[in-house]
Amino acid sequence: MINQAGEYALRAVVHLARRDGLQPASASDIAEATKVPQAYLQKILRTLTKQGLLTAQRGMGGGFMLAKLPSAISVLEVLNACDSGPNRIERCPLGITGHTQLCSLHRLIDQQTASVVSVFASTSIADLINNQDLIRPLCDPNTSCSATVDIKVSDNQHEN
Amino acid sequence: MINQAGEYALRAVVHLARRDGLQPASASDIAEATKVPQAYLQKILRTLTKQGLLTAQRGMGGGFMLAKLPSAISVLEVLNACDSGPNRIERCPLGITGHTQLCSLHRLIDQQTASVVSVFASTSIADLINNQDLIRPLCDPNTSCSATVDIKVSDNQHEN
DNA sequence: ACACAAGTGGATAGTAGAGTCCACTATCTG
DNA sequence: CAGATAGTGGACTCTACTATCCACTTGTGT
Repeated sequence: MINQAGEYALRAVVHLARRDGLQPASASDIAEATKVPQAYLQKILRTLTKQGLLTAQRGMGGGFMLAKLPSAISVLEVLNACDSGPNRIERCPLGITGHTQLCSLHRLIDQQTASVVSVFASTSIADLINNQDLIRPLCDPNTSCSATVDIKVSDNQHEN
Repeated sequence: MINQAGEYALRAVVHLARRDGLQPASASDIAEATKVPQAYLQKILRTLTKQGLLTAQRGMGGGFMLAKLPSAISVLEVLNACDSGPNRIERCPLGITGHTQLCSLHRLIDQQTASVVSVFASTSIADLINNQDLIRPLCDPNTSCSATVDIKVSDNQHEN
């Protein structure tokens, strides 16, 4: 459905959204929390930064932060930023010039794509983290989850 | 949404369905009609044959035919045959053992996948060719389409 | 100013998907 | 039986995606 880069990007953005308001998270912190290969994630974070979804801060205490509120970032935006969004079918893939509309086969596929795109566009990152599931994104309920600082009061995090 | 192999496989099956009851179509005929690289299509047709969706006939006058009626073949079957169906998310992609259900992020993605799978499963090849569109699959309305024999032979669909 | 922390950019390697080629085998026709 | 036709199997190339690495730049704290 979506490729690895898109999946990893969403994990990273969700992770950052969960710690909104805290210090920026470094690439290696995010990589560990999201279980993504660190070097590859770094490349993806760079892309997301270039696309304006994240802001980057160099130097000690630096890292990545969301450039917008989680409620203002849609799942689709994240996917599109790393070129992972589902592709609508714009015109006849066979190049038949007489096909001014899609035929039944490609219309079927495109309608499904459109439906997915529409849901991803109307779902924000905030929607993903605000629901009250027992199963929280990126967080193991059996161990103390490093990203649960937002639950346990806001005082200074001390973990690992 | 679906990969090239799946797209090509669907084109081939739709093409065969449109000439149901006629002689088998050779790989190069299908390749030309569906505008798919001939050598690659041949590989895909072999896969579809191995998976039981097509029957192959060697020698002069040979080629490929549908093994079942178009109404008995779903779009999903064709995609699965060449390993192109959308993949449901079975368990937590991060490998978090505490996630006995999917988290909100992966549930969102999986729900969309499930929806697409469901539509593809309930759409048959016959559904694609039976509608009365002006725009017919694989067929250029401006030129005499080689696959339009079923229009002239008209409505006596003598299935076998 | 210095040293360390952390992002940036680009080169590189590995792998799976897309696509090609060819020698071989089965089948039909004469 | 001979020859042509058409599918089969496997090896191969090419390309895009996934992933890694390293030299470089920028920012922070002392």
